[in-house]
Amino acid sequence: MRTGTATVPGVRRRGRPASLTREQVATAALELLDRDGVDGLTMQRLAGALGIGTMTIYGYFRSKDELLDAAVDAAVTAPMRVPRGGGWRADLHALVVAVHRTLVRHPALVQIRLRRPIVRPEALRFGEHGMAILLRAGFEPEQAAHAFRLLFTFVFGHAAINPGRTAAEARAQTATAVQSLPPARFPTLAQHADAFSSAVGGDDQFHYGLGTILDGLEQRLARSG
Amino acid sequence: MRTGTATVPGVRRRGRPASLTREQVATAALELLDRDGVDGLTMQRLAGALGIGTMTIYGYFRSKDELLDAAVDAAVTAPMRVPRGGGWRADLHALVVAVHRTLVRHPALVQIRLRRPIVRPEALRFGEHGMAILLRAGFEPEQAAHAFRLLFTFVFGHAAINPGRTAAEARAQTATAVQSLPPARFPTLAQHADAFSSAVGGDDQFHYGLGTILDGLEQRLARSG
DNA sequence: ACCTGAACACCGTTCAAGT
DNA sequence: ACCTGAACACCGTTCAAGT
Repeated sequence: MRTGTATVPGVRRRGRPASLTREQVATAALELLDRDGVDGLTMQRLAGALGIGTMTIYGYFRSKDELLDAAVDAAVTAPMRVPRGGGWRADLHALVVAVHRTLVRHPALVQIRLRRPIVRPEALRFGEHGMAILLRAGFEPEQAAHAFRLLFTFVFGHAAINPGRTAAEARAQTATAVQSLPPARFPTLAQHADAFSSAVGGDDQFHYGLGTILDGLEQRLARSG
Repeated sequence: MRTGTATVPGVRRRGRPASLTREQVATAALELLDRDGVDGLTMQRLAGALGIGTMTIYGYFRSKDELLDAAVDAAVTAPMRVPRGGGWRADLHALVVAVHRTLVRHPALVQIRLRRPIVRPEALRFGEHGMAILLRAGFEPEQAAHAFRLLFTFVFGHAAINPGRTAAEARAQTATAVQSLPPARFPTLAQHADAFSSAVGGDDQFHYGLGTILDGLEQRLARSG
């Protein structure tokens, strides 16, 4: 990482804060995002964390939107293990798991992404790998695109709906809500409240979903081939 | 719908705006949400639309969160066709399509739901129907819960990722982004840019995804039965 | 050139006052 | 009892001034 100025990192001139790089500001923003959620990142709080004036941030990014894009890039740029050589199903499984891990590590990504289409180069690396695996497996380009998009929808939706580490809490909350439903209108849920709420989040649910989708894809490939 | 006061609807006393019901305020909020998105609903704008003072809203709802919950209820309470009698696969398909239609009609629901767990009674009607269909089909309770949750993740994720009516625009945007990628790092996407971007949104993608998941579920049911 | 305080047009919400 | 303006502590961002 280069500073982009002649200032030696760590050395401040005249008690003034040292010049920063775009990457440093974006990384600090990502830290705030991970710690306090998407509402926890404000320009004034980020400036405070960096020890600079609020308006100084606008020297690095034209707007908060541009800052958010950079923060997302910073999260996605982290080395992603590229799985290869295990057969298309195993490769795809590993790829989706890797993306899932990234989304769990940075829950705010999901909320940010919801607001604008996902077309930044760093994020499209996932598309590149996924499409390559599917085409190698024998899917036609159109089918491969649909299949990839489905996997993307699943991993994104799963991260969006299921709170990362507070799964136990969310499950308890769901259980309470289900138990307080009027049994006359909700007979099935009343009877199976435990099973229903235990499927909220967790690795079991993730792997059940991913496995089921891969089963479906396998079947479609076999049918067309 | 009852007014909850002695005031006759439509009659205003002394040039003052008539008293409103919680439902009327929630419905107006939903209209603003549908028209201007989740950021378009503010307390002052809603008050303006209703012709009342901003603080009057707090007579109906303790906070904006409570108002949002009521707006979501208003959207979900709308009559949902309950599909029955077509075999479990057809019933499930129809149910997911009905939920999808609701989410497309009210895009803001997705963004609101992302922030808090989905445990309001009106929303759990979907769970009640889905679980009933799956259990009747022969799924064990735990498997039924996982399967339901997978379908929910899919329909929610699809609505979250794919912009409702601006699919064409989003597709064009994706195409542009993919075409401007460095082909050396993105060889597969560069070659199949058309297929990749045409899978963004649209009914084709939705039905491909739903069909694939149902295929997977069918296979799991057959395997366990 | 780089940095930043004051100010503006918004937010949601508290509080005290109006009828 | 029901309604509401003024005020407060925040937002993102413009603008003009500081070094």
